[in-house]
Amino acid sequence: MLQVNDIRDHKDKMITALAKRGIDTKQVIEEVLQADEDRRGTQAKLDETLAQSNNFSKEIGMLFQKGETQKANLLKEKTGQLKEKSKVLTEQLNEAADRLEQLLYTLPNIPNELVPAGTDENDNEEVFKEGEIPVLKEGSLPHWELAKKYDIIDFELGVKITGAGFPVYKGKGARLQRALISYFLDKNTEAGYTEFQVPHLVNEASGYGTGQLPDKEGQMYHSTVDDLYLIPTAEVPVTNMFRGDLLNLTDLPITCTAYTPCFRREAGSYGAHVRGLNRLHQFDKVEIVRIEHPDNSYAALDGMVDHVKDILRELKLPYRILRLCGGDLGFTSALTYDFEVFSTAQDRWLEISSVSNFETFQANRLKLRFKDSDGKNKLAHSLNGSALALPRVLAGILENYQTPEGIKIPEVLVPYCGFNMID
RNA sequence: AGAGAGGUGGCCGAGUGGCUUAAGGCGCACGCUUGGAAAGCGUGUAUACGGCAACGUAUCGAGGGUUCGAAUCCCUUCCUCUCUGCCA
Repeated sequence: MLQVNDIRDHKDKMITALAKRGIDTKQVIEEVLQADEDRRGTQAKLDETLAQSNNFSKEIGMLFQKGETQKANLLKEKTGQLKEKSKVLTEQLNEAADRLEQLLYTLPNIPNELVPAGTDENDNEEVFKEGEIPVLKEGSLPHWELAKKYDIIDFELGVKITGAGFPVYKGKGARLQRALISYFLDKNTEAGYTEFQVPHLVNEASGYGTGQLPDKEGQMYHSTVDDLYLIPTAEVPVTNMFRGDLLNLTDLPITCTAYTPCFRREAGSYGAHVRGLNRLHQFDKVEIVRIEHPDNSYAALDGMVDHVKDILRELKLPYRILRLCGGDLGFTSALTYDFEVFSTAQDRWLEISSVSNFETFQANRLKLRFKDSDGKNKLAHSLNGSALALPRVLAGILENYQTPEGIKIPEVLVPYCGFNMID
């Protein structure tokens, strides 16, 4: 959520910056400023009314103690009017505050200067590319065929017990998945991130905190009996650990990593691009989250990008890094780098990580602040990234490492797997 | 799940309708004192919103209500603890 003060101070700059997302916010911004003015004006009137009322009450108390009941009763009548007035003003205030909040919910984050203009994924800017794309032998297969051939993932079995998009991993497939999770967590821990195990269901307040609610209500599985949501990413429980906190400078930066399964309804996603592991309702992911001082958040973002690079280098997977354009940038993000692994057998790039700086956008909803060196309380910057999302990494390994003899295991994973070949 | 007890500032803790502008203590910060420190003394020490400011308003787990006035009374709800039950 954007801050009203910023909108008040830099109206035109913000409209220009948001235009990079391909949206015209002039109208909404004007309405925001109007609602803000209404809210402030009404609050001033309400405060004044309440102040009068408080004064009368004190007087009445003193009169009663002195035994001047008659005078007290006279004053009581006056306060009745004030009460009516404050009731009306309170309603007006709530109305203006709600209107303001609703309007603010519709505004996405301000894109960083580096964000290229553009409307969709075709306008994303490739900023880095590394790794050799292997030349596969005749008869190479996409991962869903390989999964069947070596009996390591059973999609039909998942359909039987739950539905489409809930695969069952089996034997060396399950072991490889577990190996990847351990490897990722170890890499993140070595880089200084503290490992957490967090709940996989969250309450409504957490959904609002990180911005999944109210906009993306339909994307989460909702357990209505207890009013809890299955997490679509570890970002939600991890970032919400700090909801409402007022941190000391010495607490920063906060760096966390967590492995969780992720649940996404993915309503309306069908077609060839969702085959196999490409898009699932349940998948595993290891996430990294940072809470940073505003002065340091972009250096931290670069650090996260380097960290993910390092992992992909070790896995020896061909990948590229995209700087998302305005049209493709997530609602809450100011700057996002997507990592894509090249899936040779499918001849396409698969997104396996997304690393973002949200600046104060999430912190504003979360009320996540820190006490700066000047003694003032300020909103912190929050960042997160996948390190990494499992299924597409798995798909990349299966497809790029396939040989006529079987699927080789990347060297760094062998100690975690206990085998070096799936055959 | 049942019975009982609770939730007050950074922490402990008093507070059953108006001298509460939340006592007192601890901690922390600054000052005095000192060769230096400790002790002692003094001052200060929450958050949000509005205001250039003085200041005002709100907040005693959360949300409603009663009252001229609520930390205090009533209702709802969440959470914690103790005992009992159930359970991996």
